[in-house]
Amino acid sequence: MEKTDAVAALAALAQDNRLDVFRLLVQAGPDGMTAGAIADALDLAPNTLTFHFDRLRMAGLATVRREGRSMIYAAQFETMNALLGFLTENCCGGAPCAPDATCKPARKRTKVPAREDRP
Amino acid sequence: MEKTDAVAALAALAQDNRLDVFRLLVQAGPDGMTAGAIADALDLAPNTLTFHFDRLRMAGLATVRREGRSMIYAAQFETMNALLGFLTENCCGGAPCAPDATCKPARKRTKVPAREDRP
DNA sequence: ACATTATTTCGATAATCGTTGAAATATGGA
DNA sequence: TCCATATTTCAACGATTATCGAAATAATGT
Repeated sequence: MEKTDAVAALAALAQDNRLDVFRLLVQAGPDGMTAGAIADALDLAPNTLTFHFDRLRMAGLATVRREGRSMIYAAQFETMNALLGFLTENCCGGAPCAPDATCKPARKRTKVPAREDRP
Repeated sequence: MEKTDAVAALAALAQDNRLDVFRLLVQAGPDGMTAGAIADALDLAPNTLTFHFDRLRMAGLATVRREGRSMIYAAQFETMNALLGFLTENCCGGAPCAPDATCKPARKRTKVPAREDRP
């Protein structure tokens, strides 16, 4: 990921409501969620929401598709991972790193990925 | 890390010059770098730089100390790691995650290629 | 065709942002 | 003390941001 894209993605996530939207989309998974459902869940005006969706889409963090009268938004996980890659590269990869800092995804309290919760 | 802090950190990094500053600080390591050296390296006006330093400091991403007539800024690695932790938690931890997305620090160029590259 | 639902577009607004120039402050040296 | 260096503070500016209300568009059902 280029620096420009990283800045765009960071800016897209650097807003309260928008971060909420993205987190909701991530939770919704690849199938996404209708704009209306998100509006309900976060108690946001639909036009305000459209504004935020646009930001997320322009940053490559979300996609839309129409289904009937609903617009379904979904998180673009690849971009998020690319952003995390960029950030970690620019912390650990490109630098000696602080002595204390582990500089890893900081996976707390879990030994295995959450997806396979049981072995 | 709280959502509020995450938004603050994201906002602090979501700007071209400021991201450059932070990356430079990360490279400089825990000992930091004088404001003047950063101004030289990035070709930024000293007062503009002060503005950006303030943002980084308020987001907990940098610290200052005086040494002689110079102000020495240093990256606050813990906050950066906390941010990465927050972001990964909100990607992999709190969600089923996309089928393609590895949802890991996205360490590139390792031996295991992305899904589309597989035979 | 008409009404209903779902979402977007448009215009306006106050607030915040990033940059600049000029002046102020702090430190160390002659 | 006076001077140079290093950085900050302040006031101003245009640009961008997030939100709102009102109107427009799109799809569906009757």
